[in-house]
Amino acid sequence: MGRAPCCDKANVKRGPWAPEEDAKLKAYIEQHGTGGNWIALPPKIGLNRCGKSCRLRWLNYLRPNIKHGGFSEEEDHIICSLYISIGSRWSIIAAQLPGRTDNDIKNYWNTRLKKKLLGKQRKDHQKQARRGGGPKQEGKSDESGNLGVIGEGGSRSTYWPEPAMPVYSTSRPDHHVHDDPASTNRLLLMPGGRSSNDSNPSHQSPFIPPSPVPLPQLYDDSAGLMNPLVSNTSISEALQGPHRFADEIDEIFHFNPVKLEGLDCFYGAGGIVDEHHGNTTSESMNWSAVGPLIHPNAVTSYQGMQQCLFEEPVHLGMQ
DNA sequence: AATTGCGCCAACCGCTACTAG
DNA sequence: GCTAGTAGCGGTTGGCGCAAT
Repeated sequence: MGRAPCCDKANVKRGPWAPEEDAKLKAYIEQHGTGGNWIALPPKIGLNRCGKSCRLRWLNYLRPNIKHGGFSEEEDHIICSLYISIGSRWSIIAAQLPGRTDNDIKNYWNTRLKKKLLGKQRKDHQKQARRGGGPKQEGKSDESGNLGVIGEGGSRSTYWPEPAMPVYSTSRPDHHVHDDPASTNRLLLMPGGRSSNDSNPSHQSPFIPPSPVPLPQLYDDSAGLMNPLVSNTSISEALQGPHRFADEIDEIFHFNPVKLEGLDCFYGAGGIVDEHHGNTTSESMNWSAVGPLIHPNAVTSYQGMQQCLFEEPVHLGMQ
């Protein structure tokens, strides 16, 4: 037996909002606030809308200081940095961009940023392949020069450990953080995060970066997690997590052969041949020893993305 | 001029988390 | 501790407008 629906779907208006509806909702909320109960709001205003719909309309469109479109390069930086770090946590990402809504950012990522990234990556990869300096090209290339998926069937190069790499708590190497609800909870310790116990609004997220975010600096081996958001769990979940982020980001970045200066330890000299696929990987590195460090693919991917999107080298300054 | 394809974005849906009784 | 109601989130869909054919 399911829960009762929040409204009678047959009898509420759906679809685009009329200007009069917008005006009614805006006027009421500006005067009285939401009253903490969206479901009760529409009848009060005389709107034949679902409370959820009113909430969405207010948050995404009517709320003061909402910005639409025209994302700046800096915003691109932040969105990409955060996506790399935490995946599709749009509400958290939106919290770092004043005036932007999660819906806006989600749409922007899905429709533009992701494509921008993919298109550029493929172009660069193609260029490199032509020079003969890049990884051996095994994918198909169509007439227009677009690369197909490289090495479909297991030959593509990936730094992805498989299966899921073990993730350990920094302070307790024996402790598998996936089993630790507190670790998972730390993921959400962000302004606006629903699990946040910190109601102090002055607790500004450490995530507002000098753009771009130097990802590896988010970790402090001695003190454990510097940034509660980017816990080992989050890296693991973001990269391998429930939304197939790993696959997506892997697809985006497997075209990018760039590695980071000073991070050779992640890859080994020249990489390690993957027994299963014959690929060069970092699979056999000791992840439990590296524990607090960021997943190498994310690091590689991050710099690749910076180059790809913004065409400027980014030195992550990792010692 | 008509049709088709595609990109963009607002809105919806379904689920989980939270909270009050 | 349990249950029901609500808020919030992220994924998905549908419609509109523009460009290509």
